[in-house]
Amino acid sequence: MVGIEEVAQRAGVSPSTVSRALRGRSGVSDRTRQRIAELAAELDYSISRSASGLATGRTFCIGVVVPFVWRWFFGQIIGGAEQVLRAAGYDLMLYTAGDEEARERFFRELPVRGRVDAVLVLSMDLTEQEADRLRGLDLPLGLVGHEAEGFSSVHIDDRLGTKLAVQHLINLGHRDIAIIQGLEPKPLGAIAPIVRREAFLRTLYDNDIEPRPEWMVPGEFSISGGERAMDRLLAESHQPTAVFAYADELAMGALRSLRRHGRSAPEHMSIVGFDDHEMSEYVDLTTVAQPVRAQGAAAAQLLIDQLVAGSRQNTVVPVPIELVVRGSTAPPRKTAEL
Amino acid sequence: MVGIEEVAQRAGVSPSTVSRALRGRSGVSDRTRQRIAELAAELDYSISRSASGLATGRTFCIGVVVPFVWRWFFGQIIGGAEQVLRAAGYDLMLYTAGDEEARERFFRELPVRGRVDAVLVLSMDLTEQEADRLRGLDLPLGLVGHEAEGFSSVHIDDRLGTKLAVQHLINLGHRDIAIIQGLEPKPLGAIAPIVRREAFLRTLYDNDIEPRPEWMVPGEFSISGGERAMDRLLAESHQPTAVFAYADELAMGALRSLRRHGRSAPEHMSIVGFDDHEMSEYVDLTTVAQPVRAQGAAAAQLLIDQLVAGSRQNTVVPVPIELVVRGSTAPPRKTAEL
DNA sequence: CTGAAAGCGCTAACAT
DNA sequence: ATGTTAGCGCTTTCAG
Repeated sequence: MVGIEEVAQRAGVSPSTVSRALRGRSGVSDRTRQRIAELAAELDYSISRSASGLATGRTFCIGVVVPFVWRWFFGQIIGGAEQVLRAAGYDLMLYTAGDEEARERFFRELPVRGRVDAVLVLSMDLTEQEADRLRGLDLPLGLVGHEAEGFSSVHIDDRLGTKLAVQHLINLGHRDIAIIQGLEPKPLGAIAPIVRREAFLRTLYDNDIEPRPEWMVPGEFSISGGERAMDRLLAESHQPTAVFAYADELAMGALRSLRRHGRSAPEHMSIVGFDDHEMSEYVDLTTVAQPVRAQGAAAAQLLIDQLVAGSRQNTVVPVPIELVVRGSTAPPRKTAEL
Repeated sequence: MVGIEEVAQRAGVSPSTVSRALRGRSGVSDRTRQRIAELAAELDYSISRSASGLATGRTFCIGVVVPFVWRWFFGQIIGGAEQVLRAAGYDLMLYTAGDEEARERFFRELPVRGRVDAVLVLSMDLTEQEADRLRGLDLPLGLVGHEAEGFSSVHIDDRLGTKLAVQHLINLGHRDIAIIQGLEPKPLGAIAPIVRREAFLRTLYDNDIEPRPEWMVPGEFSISGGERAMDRLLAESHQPTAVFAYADELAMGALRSLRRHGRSAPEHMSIVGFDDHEMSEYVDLTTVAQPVRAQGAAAAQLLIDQLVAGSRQNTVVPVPIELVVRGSTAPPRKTAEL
């Protein structure tokens, strides 16, 4: 492992000059800089991040915290963020805090501390205590999914999205509407489930519809979670004519359950999801579309901007959404028709 | 940011003792160790990774290189690896090298150098030159997907998997069989596409079936890639009765194309995929199932083992696969029936 | 434009 | 069982 000293010797200059040259600092003649660059490449020199980090306090590394890596939504966001970070010369440290234990541990030990120059939190509903812990890091902080004091953020309007979806069902004539809530077994994870649940209720109230508790079923955030949720709905004596699912993956599970029970959407039940998953078009699911990769990229960019400017000016970027009407929603049939 | 010195002073001991105590080294009395631990927690002390790394040469960080984060398959593998790494006290640095430029840059700059204690490469077909570059790091190296000199690896038998899939079609009576190859536009990415392609041809030959070049279509690794591939097959004058798709996501795209053309599987065409994606059951796709998360976890464990043992003993772990027959494959109908 | 020297916060080898 | 000392490899004043 060749160090800066060796490059310096071969170039006949001091380590300081090599350091300056390689990092593009001023105060090095073009000829010297050129020579050093060539020599460094030739010797396959690479800086020791530890040493550089120790000397400067900067790691050129960003911590990204997600509840899961293995959901489509997060893969997309991480991908978007990675691209921006890489382009800016930053590496990405991935932390998952999906279950209670991992999460508690993450915020207690704060493994990012001293390892990263900024932290990006993806779609996690931080408790005030957790947010405080992060603020204590005194680093640029980013958030995708909602807003929080001390964080730059990128987010859609979950309330509006939910309203678009539910009002669409109501406009089609549905009044017996269920929700698959996407709440984790424990109150972990995203804040979106809570917001969407409230907006669901609000939209119902605004249309003089009384919600039914038995039609508000939780669904673990996965396809099979949606499936189980729909199983429960179908086990009810009185059944809804439409379902709003917290996320497309839950909606797909619901479709699967429906089919397993010999029914289908929208004939027996209308279903609307949220996200516009890449499979949603295939299964012909009506949904609320949001740009996903782009949100990851935008959030990463906000962090990079702060890092480059050396400022701590937080910014909030609203992201547009859109109702995409496909074949899984239709007016309710009268019971007699079925 | 409180450092080791402050903890030492408050505890009335030297920094070395604090260092020893906190890292569980022997040579510290239980009482002292206890006191130091409490103090460290109280002061919310956290070690400077840079300083520690500089002094020891160890980063407690593992580099994971993937072609994409946003594909189901990689999300799963990364998730599996992350869990094992975290449990062992290692952080995960994520590098994506999906396109030619990113890949070239990754192997040229080798950003992992000096940043990680080991490197895990997921499902990428490394050129000899790339592998050499990694070997030059002199770190434990892991590989998921195939074997390579100097790497510990975890992989399925792609040849066997392909044979299971194709032979299944042949056993059903198909002889006009196409393949959606999953080769990238450029010959980048996984080695699996090449192996599966060869195994596909071999199986055909073994059954005295002559492959047709126009039935070997490339498909970019995504659902829409599979869709376009099937579009091309359907544009041929003479069409196959069955298709083997390199991956389930390609197969799903193929199904989508089929449906868009007013046809369906297995009535007009049988389709078999590879991976057993979580959606595959829903779309009733016959496929070759492989454990995905488990492979990521196993590979990570091999690396951890080496790190713990301080050895460089590479291990190869074979992973079982299984043909899962679902509704997308059936005997070919005679043309007249259609 | 370049060099010398001090030090970032920790660990390891060597005392005691 | 604990303290002392000397770096790890870079960056950054401060001189020249």
